[in-house]
Amino acid sequence: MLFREPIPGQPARERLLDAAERLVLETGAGHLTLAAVAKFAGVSKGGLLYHFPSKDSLLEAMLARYLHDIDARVAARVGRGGKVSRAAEFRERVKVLLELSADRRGAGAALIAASADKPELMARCRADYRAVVDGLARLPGGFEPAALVLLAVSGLVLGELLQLSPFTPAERARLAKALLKAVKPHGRTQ
Amino acid sequence: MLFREPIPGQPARERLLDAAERLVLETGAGHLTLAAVAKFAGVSKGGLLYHFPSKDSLLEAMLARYLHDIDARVAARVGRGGKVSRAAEFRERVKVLLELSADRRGAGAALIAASADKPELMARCRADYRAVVDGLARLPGGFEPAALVLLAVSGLVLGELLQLSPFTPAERARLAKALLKAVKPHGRTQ
DNA sequence: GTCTATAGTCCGATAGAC
DNA sequence: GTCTATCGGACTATAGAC
Repeated sequence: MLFREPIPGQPARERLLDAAERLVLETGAGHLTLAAVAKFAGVSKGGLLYHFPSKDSLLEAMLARYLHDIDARVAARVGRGGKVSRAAEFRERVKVLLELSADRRGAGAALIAASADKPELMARCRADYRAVVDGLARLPGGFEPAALVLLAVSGLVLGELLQLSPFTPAERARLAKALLKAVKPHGRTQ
Repeated sequence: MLFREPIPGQPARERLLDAAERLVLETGAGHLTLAAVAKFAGVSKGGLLYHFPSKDSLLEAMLARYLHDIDARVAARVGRGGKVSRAAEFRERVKVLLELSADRRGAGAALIAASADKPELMARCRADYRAVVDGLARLPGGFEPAALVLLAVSGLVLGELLQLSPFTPAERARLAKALLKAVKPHGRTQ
């Protein structure tokens, strides 16, 4: 993938993480078992456990990859060296959150898998989320409008992960467009 | 509770459902086991299975209670007999969703428990959600602004259930207020 | 209506061959 | 780096006493 880098990442590792995500998405977070992931990815349980020595380490890796993918995509859009306004960076983050879960439908599966199995792991996500929220107050429109956009994005993404979302693809597109418009440069922030 | 009625409901049943909700909230949806619910509620596993003959039936009951509580609260506020505008009813629904998960923090736990264990059960929730979404287009401001508010509310509630929410109680209150303002009668819908 | 006891399954993880 | 075999524990659910 364009924004998935080779930090420690071999192809096998990535394939296993993809399998885990798809499994969560298709069968529910409660059915994420080592045997199921291994079978889905076409390896044995032992083979899986070579890459992730425990289920916790698999969950951590899923979460780390998701969080990293978001930041990598934002960084790629904002442009690494150039100075960019807070507003522009926030706008790109909203766009990335929307696009990532459209490109790779299971992208956020780590969130519901970790929350179900090892809620302590959510502390890291919460901290990342918090860091974004901390920047909101200094945005042109102030805290609330931007926070509401962020909430709506997470409502859309989480709803899809939980199979709760009732929106048609067309409605989903309209909503994504409306959210992007709400953070556009010279329109009102909301 | 003021809006929890006695459809088939004995106190023991309600206590078991409360225990299940709290367990999901405190330990994660993956740790909702019959033994844990029984212990938490102070009965034996056999005692629990008398009221809910299978884990699925427990999940269904949790979901049914949550959905019913929402509708009951909306109905209580809207007033059973009187004609009320679609806009007013939507406003009350937003208020109820926000208040229910503040009053009873585990109120929506059924959503993440069912999604993890038996995703098929989500069809009912999705249908209820869909019914609300279907009414949105005929609202004064149109589909998008109202849908965005609904998404933001669900983002807030689901984020709290998944232990993802990074907001302080004060921020939570500000956001709830902003959401309510966004659906106020003579303000703009967004 | 609540209990104990237990059957049968599936889980995560280890050990060790190749 | 991937495999098979297997252990101990936890799970859902049943049977039957009180």
